Amino acid sequence: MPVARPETSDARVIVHVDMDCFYVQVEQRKQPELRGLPSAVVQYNEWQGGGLIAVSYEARKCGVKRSMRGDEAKAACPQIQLVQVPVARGKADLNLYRSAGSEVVSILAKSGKCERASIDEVYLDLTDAAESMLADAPPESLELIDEEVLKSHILGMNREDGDDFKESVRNWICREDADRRDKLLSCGIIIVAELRKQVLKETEFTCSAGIAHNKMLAKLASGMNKPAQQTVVPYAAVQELLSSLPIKKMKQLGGKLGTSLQTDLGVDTVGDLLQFSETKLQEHYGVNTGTWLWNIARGISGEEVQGRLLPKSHGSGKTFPGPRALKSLSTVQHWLNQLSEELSERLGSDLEQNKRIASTLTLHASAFRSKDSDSHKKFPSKSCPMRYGVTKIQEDAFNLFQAALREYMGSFGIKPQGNKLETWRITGLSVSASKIVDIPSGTSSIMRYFQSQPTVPSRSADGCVQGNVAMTASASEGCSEQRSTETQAAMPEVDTGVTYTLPNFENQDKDIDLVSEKDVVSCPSNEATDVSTQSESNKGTQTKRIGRKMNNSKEKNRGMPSIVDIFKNYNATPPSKQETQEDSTVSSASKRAKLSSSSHNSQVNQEVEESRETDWGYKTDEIDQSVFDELPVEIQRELRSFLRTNKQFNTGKSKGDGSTSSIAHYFPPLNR
DNA sequence: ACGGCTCAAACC
DNA sequence: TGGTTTGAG
Repeated sequence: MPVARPETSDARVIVHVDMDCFYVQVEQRKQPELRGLPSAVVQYNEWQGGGLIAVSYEARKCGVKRSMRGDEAKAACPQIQLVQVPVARGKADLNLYRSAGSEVVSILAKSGKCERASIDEVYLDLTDAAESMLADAPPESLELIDEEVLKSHILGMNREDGDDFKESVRNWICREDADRRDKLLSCGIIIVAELRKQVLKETEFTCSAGIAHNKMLAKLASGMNKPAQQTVVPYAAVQELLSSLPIKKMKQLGGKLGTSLQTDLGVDTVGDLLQFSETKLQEHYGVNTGTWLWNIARGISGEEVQGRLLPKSHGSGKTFPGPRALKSLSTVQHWLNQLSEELSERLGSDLEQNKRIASTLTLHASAFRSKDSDSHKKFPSKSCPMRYGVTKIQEDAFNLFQAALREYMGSFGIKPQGNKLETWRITGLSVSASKIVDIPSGTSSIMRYFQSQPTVPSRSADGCVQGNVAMTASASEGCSEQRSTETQAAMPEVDTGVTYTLPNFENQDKDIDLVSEKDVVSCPSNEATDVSTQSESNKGTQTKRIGRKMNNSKEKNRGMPSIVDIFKNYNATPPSKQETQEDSTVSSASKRAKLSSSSHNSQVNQEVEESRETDWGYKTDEIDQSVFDELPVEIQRELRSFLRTNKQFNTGKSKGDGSTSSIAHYFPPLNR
């Protein structure tokens, strides 16, 4: 739960931008014939017409609702146009929508601190811009006010008799006797109207926006008048707005906590919360949540807009409901391969576009066992250090799965023998990559090293699982004594043509050795290597091998910094700069923010504080030798020189300054 | 054991 | 920490 700021006077200008039925709009842009028609986006139309994930406003008027099935939608609204989500590798592919969302973000991010809250939602902190406008060209000085501004909804606004709506809005915005906070909001209104027009012009997407003094209120407001409108919450309107607002409408209270408030405390509206003392709420829900509740009842929320334009993790998953549940290890492996492919591809794009690498791979699965009481026990998640390259991700994911499966079965008291009819089913699989850090600029060979790991499998190896599933140092730890027969027995193969071979644990050491050598080594020393060519020939690469032999699986990485740890540390710069590429000047507002709020990046900040800001960089000799040894010598050299010089430009994120374009020259795009 | 697929964050 | 849980769109 976000820690609320005790401050009562919050003069920030916070905006929540929400795209209108976003997926539909994306499809309508692609297929303009659909514009204005009742339409919806569905995924997987095999079963009952597929599930709706976005519904146009025309279709909503016909009574079509999200979370209807395609067939129901057709019944409710026969003229409805159903568009399918693209499918790749047998699963829904959301990349189209993701990149459309990025288009929007990159426009909005120019206006102030920007947080990408979801694929189609953004928070903005426009305090600085609003203050500037108020100083330079306050609304009351403007003779012409844009039409879009005049269409704004202002909560609690007194509509004077005789005036039409737009006149009232104009008067409110331009009135000179307004509170300073209202004047800031007025500036926000004008700026946001302009931003929304710009988004429409450059992306063809409409959006709605809420403008208020904090995120909570802005979010509430953005949903009040849709589509393509904006709503403002002046300070004076807060109490009335909240007093009658159903408690479950509040963000974070839509789930169990909200239900508990209703049933345990008899709280139905946010206003009802006002009766309870802070300590009372803390008794029920703990100190943090209690204080948070006490504050939001009063419209107080100190949550900062995070300066973050990019996601902190990437995931690829699929569910296998009911009869489709996976019954064999080989089908699990098949799907993990598909999911890993997608993940790898997205990691490749992230590396290419944002120069970031992920450092942790996590596998999630859900399982059940039919005909048993304890049937739905949690299937454990497992993670391991991230290695780049499709096949490595596939191997690691599969090994993680097997480790988790063993643990899962163990918790039931497994029967190593047969039991073929006691069937386990896998109903969901997902792989995700997290702990993503920036790669510092000026380390081109490091970049190339990661890019040299193919993100998609070469044609020849595509689809089929090749011979032996090699154990890897990263994912096989912790299940080293696993017997293959156990796994085999628990997940008998039944239903696919895909063949696989179980990991050969006997020769584990050899396998690791082979894999790690082949994998670690392949970094071309010449500069003009085409990435695609390189990927194809990856296997046969005649690279000289460098690096430590990892022929002992017990030799763990624990305690030794890895290459990504170095980047992580590099990224943990003193909090003088926001995480976006924005070149924002440090404003009085952000100074204020720093003083009064405890940052969410506490761990990062702590590290920084402990190691002192002036001394945050690694010294070369502080890095474990084995870290270097893992890498091709060329990278070792570059890394060394990077570490030597980075203190001179330790302002944090690699700054643009023209080096960006030369970087782009160094890194040709991957082929898909 | 159908809403599928993502994400973030708190918690322990 | 990693893993779990919750909540959101």
